[in-house]
Amino acid sequence: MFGLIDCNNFYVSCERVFRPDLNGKPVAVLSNNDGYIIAVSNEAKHLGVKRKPVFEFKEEIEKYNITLFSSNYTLYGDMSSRVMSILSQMVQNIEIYSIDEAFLDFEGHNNLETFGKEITHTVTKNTGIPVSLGIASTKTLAKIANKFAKKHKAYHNVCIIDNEEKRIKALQLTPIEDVWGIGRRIAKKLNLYGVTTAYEFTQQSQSWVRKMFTITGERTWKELKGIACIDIEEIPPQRKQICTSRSFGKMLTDYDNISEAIATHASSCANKLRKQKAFANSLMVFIHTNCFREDLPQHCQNIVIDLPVATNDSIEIVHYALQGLKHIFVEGFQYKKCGVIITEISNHSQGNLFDAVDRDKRDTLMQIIDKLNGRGSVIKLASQGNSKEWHLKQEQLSPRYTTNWSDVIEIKCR
DNA sequence: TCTGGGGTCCTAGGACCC
DNA sequence: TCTGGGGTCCTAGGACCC
Repeated sequence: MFGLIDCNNFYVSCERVFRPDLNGKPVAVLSNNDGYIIAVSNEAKHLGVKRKPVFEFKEEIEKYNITLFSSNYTLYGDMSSRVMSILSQMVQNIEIYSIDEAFLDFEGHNNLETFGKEITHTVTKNTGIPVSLGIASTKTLAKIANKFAKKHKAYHNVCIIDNEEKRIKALQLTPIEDVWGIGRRIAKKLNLYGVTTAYEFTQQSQSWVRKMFTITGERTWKELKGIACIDIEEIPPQRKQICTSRSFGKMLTDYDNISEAIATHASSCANKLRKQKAFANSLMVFIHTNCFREDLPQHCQNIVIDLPVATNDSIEIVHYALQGLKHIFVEGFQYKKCGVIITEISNHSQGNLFDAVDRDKRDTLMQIIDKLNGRGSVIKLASQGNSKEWHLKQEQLSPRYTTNWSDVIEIKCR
């Protein structure tokens, strides 16, 4: 049996752990640049707030006094690892699926009802984050069970689908667009053929599903029928791509500002590479104007650069990324976003006879920088600059309660 | 005025080769 | 009136996930 555990309204819950006064009150968390709502508390959901641009809910926010937070990924990342570490202690095999979700392998466990409740209870008690658990014979069904656990209080956070009757009932109550692997487009197409629930989807013939929705659709179809096709992946597969990009807090026209952003993104990619002990063979740099502004001239451009020697050296990666930027930057446009993508990754670096870089020395330098930097950022390259022109808008940022000494909360005893 | 960021997988179609 | 067939590799684009 598979379990899917999922933190309820994760970002909101993280904020509430340190702001218990907000329990029971409407809260929302914003995207980078505070432009978009990306997490909503149940109370705010009931007021009609959705994951959409903030300005669409200006009225509700004022009227109901909804508390907003800029996203604080340092805090969420740290809370996530606390949750995951508790889960790893309780279950042998776990696949961390996203910042707030994990699949659990229940092979060999009996009495899943009791064990499941013990898991959810322990996580919430030790971290303050409320969680829900769905259990079933496939990952896709466990996802569905999880939705029921979250939606209906009577389950007390744990829902198990462990017989045919429950499976069919659950599928009949699940709209097709809520199924893991069925997105907006495919749901719409299925609707056209009269398929609106997960159950109706499973009643179609396998060959039709295969023909219309390729092997991915067929896999979902099988999983819904209880045939497990997707296994727990304990060791995260090596990334095939590493990307860092951001929208700017405001539109930028100046090359120097954008080059500071590119240098910072490139350096962040290099960090991510070193963390997984991998090397870049090539990278892509891109810049965009704001495509929502139809009144302004648009310019979107990218360039791929092959690196002479596979590397994870920040200095080198930044150097090539900036070289790329020089090629694609055009004066006179108002840019809104840029980024660096490492497009080809390998596990080792093969030397090059004509290599002018002293790799051993650089390696040591990077190790020292990584050690000093730890979680925060102490050392950066000169090209990353100091101007804050391109930085995010984060007007409602909460303190880094768990990762910054000066932000740790004080408890006063009387 | 304000519109996230970071990933994956699959397919179709073109280029090229024999 | 006819213009092969099959294979590989690459890229762009579409779809999905959180």
